[in-house]
Amino acid sequence: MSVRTRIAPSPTGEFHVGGLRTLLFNYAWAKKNNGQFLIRIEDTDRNRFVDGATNRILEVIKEYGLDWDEGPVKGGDCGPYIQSERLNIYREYIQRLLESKNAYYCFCTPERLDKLREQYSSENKTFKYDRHCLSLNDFEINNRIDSGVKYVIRLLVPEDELVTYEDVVLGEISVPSKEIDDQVLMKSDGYPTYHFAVVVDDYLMKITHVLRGVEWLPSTPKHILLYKFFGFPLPKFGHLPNLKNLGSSKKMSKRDGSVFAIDFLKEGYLPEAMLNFLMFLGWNPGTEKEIYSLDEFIQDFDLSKIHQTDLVSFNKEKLDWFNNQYLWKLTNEEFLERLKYWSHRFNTPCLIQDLSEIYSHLQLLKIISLIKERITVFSDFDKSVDYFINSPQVDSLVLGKYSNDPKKVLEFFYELISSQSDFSFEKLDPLLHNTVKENGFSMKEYFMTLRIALTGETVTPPIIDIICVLGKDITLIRIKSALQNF
RNA sequence: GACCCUAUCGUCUAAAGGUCAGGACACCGGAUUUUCAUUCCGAUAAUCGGGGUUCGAUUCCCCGUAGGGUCACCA
Repeated sequence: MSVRTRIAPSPTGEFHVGGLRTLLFNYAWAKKNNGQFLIRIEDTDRNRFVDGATNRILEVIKEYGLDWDEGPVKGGDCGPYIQSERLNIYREYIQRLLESKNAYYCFCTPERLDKLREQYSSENKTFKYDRHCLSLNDFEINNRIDSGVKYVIRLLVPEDELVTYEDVVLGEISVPSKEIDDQVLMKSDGYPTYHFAVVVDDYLMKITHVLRGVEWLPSTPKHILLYKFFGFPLPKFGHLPNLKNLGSSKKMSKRDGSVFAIDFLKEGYLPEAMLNFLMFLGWNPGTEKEIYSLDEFIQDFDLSKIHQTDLVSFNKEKLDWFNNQYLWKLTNEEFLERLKYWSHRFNTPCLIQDLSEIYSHLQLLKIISLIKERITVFSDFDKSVDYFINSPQVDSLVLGKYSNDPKKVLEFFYELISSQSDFSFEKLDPLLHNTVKENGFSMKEYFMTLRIALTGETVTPPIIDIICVLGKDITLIRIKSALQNF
C-alpha cells in the first residue's frame, strides 16, 4: 500500500510556520516512500472561517516551493478536499455509528453544559458529559427532533477499556477509556466536529500516516475509538513537538514576533533556507550534516529520528545563519534575479531598481559581490548600498576621525587618482597601496579617511572595490567635495 | 485539579549500557599586510535531584522536581 500523508489546515487566518514545519515532515515522508502528499481544508467551524484564507494558505505553500499531489485546485480521486463540501458523507457515516449504538443524540443546552462544567471545576474534577440524554428512548428522541429541538450527536465511549496505540514518535500511549469524554461528533448546525471529520476523511482519503502537533495527543484515543467502531484500519500516528521562541516556555504566538510562514518571505529569507531551518525543528539526521536541500531531506528523513519532546525553539539567530549560508552560495547573477523577484513579489521598494538605472549589468554584479556576504536578508540590502547612489554629506569633523590632516590625505588621493587612466582593480589596488606604503603613511589613516570621504561611512566593503564601481569621475567629484570643507 | 507527554553545554541537538559525553548557533581569544563581513585556528561550556538494576549507566526501572499539552457544539 502506498504511503499517503496529508496536512489539514483551517482557513481561519494566515498559515503558521509551525504548520509549514508539519507540512514539511508529512511531505518528506510521502515523497521518501514514493507516496502521495495531500492537502485537505478543514473549514467546519463557520464562526472562525476567514474569506480568502484558503487561497492564501495554498499560495504560501507554493511560494516555499512545495506542492501537493491531491487537494484543493488540483483535485484527485478522493475529493472533494474541502470539508464543507463533504457534509453528505459525514451524515452517512454518523448514521452508521447511531445504528451500531456507538453514538447517541444529545439535546442538552449549552447552558446546562456550562453549569455542569462549573460544577466539575468547583469539585476539581475533569469535565465529562454526564450522559444525561443517553437514557432517552426512540420515541422521546424522535419527538424532540420533530419538534425542532437542537441536538448534537455524541460518541459513546466504552465504560472500562484501555485504549492503546503505538505512536511512531512517542512509543506506546495508553489511556483508560473512563478518562475520555463523550465527544460531540456532529454539531447542532449539521457540521461535523474535527474529531469526527478527521477520522472519516483520513480513512476515505486512504491516509497511512498522520504526523501532527503534540496538542493532538490527548484526543488521539477518541480517534482510535472511532476507527475501531467503524472497523477502519488504523493509520500510524506520530506527534511532533511544537515551536516556541528562544527563551520562552510557551508555544510561539503572535506577540513574540513573526509567526506566519509568509512573514519570513516578506522579510527576505530564502525559501530554501527557511525550509532547511524548519527541517531541524523536531528532527535531526544523527550526523553532522546541517545543510539540506529538499531532496536530501527526503532521502534522510526518518520517523525514528523525530524528537520525543514537547517544544523546540525557533532560534532566529540560527535561521539567520542558514540564510547567510544560502545567500553566499548564490552566484551574483542568481542573487540579482532573486532580489528583483523578492522586491516584485512582495511589493517591497528596493534600491536595486535605482542602481539598475545608474550602473551597467556588470557593475551591478560587482556591487552584489561586495554586499552579498554582508547582509542577512534581502530587506537589509538598501541600507548597505546608499552611497552607490547618493553622494555622502561629510564635514571636517568626521573626515578628521582618523587623521590630523585630512586635507593632505585627500589631496594625495586626488592627485594619484586623477593621474590614473586604467581603473581596473588589478591596477588600482597595488597602485594605491604601494604609494601609501612607499611614502611611509599610515594605512589606517589614509584608507579610512578616503572611505569616509567617498561613502560617509566607517564600515563598508573594501574601499578600492568601491572606487572601481564608482568610476573615476564620481570618485574625484566626491573627493573634491570633501575637500571643500577645508 | 485530573489525564497524557517530556527532561544533555546559554540555545538546537548527537551518543539506541562501555565515548576524553560529539557537532552546530551564540559568546570570547588569535590569524588573514585599511574598516566591516567572510574564511581559518583556538578557548569556555552540559547529562535536573534521589534511589535502584548492572562489572559498568546520559541511556533501563521507581520516586521526587521542573516544563509542556489537553480537559469546547475550535481546529
